[in-house]
Amino acid sequence: MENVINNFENLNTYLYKQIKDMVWEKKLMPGDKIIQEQLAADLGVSRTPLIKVLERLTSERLIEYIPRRGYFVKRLTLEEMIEIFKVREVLEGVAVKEVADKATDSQIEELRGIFSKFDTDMCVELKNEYIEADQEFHSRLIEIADIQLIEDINEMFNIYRFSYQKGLMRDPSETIDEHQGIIDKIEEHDSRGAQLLIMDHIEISSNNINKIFQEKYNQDGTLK
Amino acid sequence: MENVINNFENLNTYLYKQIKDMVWEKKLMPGDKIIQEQLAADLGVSRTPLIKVLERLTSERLIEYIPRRGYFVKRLTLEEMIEIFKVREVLEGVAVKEVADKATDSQIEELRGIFSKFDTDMCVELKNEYIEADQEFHSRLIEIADIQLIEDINEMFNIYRFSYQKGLMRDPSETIDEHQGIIDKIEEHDSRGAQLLIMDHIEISSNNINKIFQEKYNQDGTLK
DNA sequence: CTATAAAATATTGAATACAAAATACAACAG
DNA sequence: CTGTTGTATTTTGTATTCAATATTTTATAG
Repeated sequence: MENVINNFENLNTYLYKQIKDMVWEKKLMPGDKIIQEQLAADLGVSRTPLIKVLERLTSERLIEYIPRRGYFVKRLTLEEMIEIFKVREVLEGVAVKEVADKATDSQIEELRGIFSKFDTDMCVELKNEYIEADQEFHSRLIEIADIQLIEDINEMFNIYRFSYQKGLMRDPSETIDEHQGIIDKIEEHDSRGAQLLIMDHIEISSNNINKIFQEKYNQDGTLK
Repeated sequence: MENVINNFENLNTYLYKQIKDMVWEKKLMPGDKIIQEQLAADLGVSRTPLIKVLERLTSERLIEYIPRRGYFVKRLTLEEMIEIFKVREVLEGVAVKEVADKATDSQIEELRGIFSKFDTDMCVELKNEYIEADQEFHSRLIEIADIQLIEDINEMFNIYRFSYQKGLMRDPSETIDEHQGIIDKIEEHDSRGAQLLIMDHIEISSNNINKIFQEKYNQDGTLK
């Protein structure tokens, strides 16, 4: 245990990563109450540093805090999900605009490369790879744009993590052409054009989420 | 003291507001180290609840944390300032799009009303009022849009507080037409159009800040 | 059997304590 | 006078403690 901890600069980062992972890996399920003493014991620390980290994760909206009742793993409602996509739409809009303005040829080549091995009628195994390529594409876009605050908002509100939850993605056959179109606009350095395309792209995905939720959940957010 | 505390649901909110105020009122100056024991004593609590709140303010970027060295009041660089405007641009872009889609006639009337008593060549006294009207306009926009995530990001990054610091605003004569144009687009329910206008509007303000900073500060962020 | 009240248990809130680390400062060498 | 080392002091990091509050369980009445 000592060794594990010492690989990080401090306990905080260690705990932060551990808990964040536990949430994403659903070891801590949405809605679960976090029993401080217990989680602290599991992680081999006392409540003091744990609370510090929980406070941080609360700010990031991964966890919810109710005074005198404690910390709970956050449960996302459909509305919050849609809001995430609305913000994502604009964030990527700004990012892609910047990218179209300033991307170098090799960066454009790189973006194109991400999708090079896929086409509209790919086999099932490739589809899983495609999902990763999709994530890769969007996050590279943000990296190339290199607008720190966008990265911060993304990180801080976990926009991507929430966006790419399993079962929420559209079928590759639908999105592959959209991606190509966006890259084309970038290549032409048509920044407004790229911006409009990516905003449409994400808006469609958002509507898709809407549909999925309505199939799976009741109005009050409970599972059907 | 008991009374003061009991007016809030809990110590957290009390400490949170106190410290935030101390920062805004410059009782804690940018760059200052926060000596936990001392601040805790000043506020009449122990370090435990204080740290919880400092952690939250660190997430909000009002305070900075360096492991093993402590918490410091955050010092804003020009770059961060510009980024705040970029984010603001994004957020208000989302908001105004939403508003153009769904604002009622009376809400549009209200937005127009905010600027009704001003015109391009107003006298000096009116200019001060105009600054308030400006703030009012932008914050009503966000309220009408009613997207919780935007309000949260705003709150979290203290976008408005940073944006409306004295000495950073453009002259009313420049902005009044821009505001009118945006309201026109909203009235026409041209959501994309409104979005593009407001993003331009804020971009110009952002460039303006840039100019002001370059006049006042050296490259390393110190005062000229 | 259901609803309510009381008691027992679990959990959080916050102060305190102490070890580890950082900082400030004095003594000394060059 | 400048830089370096060692020591004292301050401050942070974390565990522990205990009171206040919330939750669960048990007991009792209807």
